[in-house]
Amino acid sequence: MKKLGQELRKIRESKKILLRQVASYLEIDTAMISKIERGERRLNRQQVIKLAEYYNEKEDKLLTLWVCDKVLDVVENEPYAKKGMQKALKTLVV
Amino acid sequence: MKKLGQELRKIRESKKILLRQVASYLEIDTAMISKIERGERRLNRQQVIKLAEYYNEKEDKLLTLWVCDKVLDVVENEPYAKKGMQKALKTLVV
DNA sequence: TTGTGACTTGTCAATTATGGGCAAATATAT
DNA sequence: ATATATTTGCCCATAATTGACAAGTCACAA
Repeated sequence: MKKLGQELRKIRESKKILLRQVASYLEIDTAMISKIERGERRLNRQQVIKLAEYYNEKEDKLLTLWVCDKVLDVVENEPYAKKGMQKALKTLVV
Repeated sequence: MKKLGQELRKIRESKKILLRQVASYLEIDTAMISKIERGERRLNRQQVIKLAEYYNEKEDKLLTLWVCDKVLDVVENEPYAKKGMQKALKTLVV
């Protein structure tokens, strides 16, 4: 969760909101949000959507980052990452 | 594992090899290979490499399909699949 | 310096996902 | 009709993930 986490931290800091507050909103532990923003843990789709609302951010922007992270996650350290992703992308389009 | 499974089945049938034989080579149950070829279960990286040898196929071709499947897997039913993957792809290149 | 609030880190428990075996059911070919 | 090949369903073991909690660090105000 590198990209999304970074973005969420940026957003949160710009709005001067505390981890504690976000955590309470999502009804999870503060430590969890900390880990999420640092890319150590993942959000699920619903949580991303809730956060988009909470922060008044475009849902599609955050979900795109969320998908991006999941994809990068699955291909990390994979020599054929690029080739595989390109093929996958073609499949989607067709 | 749609793509890789299909490919593996095509290869195996073209060589008139039995599931039983492949299974024995990989030291797993025959049912497992059946499931793999039909996309119900996944191979791990090492198994893909072993199969490439076994079938005399280019390792990179099979691994690319393998990565492709993993990626498609992770984005299936995701409206932002394409956007997310494109962003992920850009990240890789940079 | 001490204290306080914000965040991070490490560990543990609970849940969920995955990989594999086995047996029974189907399908295919003799 | 029988034997062989494949598929299906179910169950178990192990691995991965999620979350809570407690203890730790850090920055800074009193």
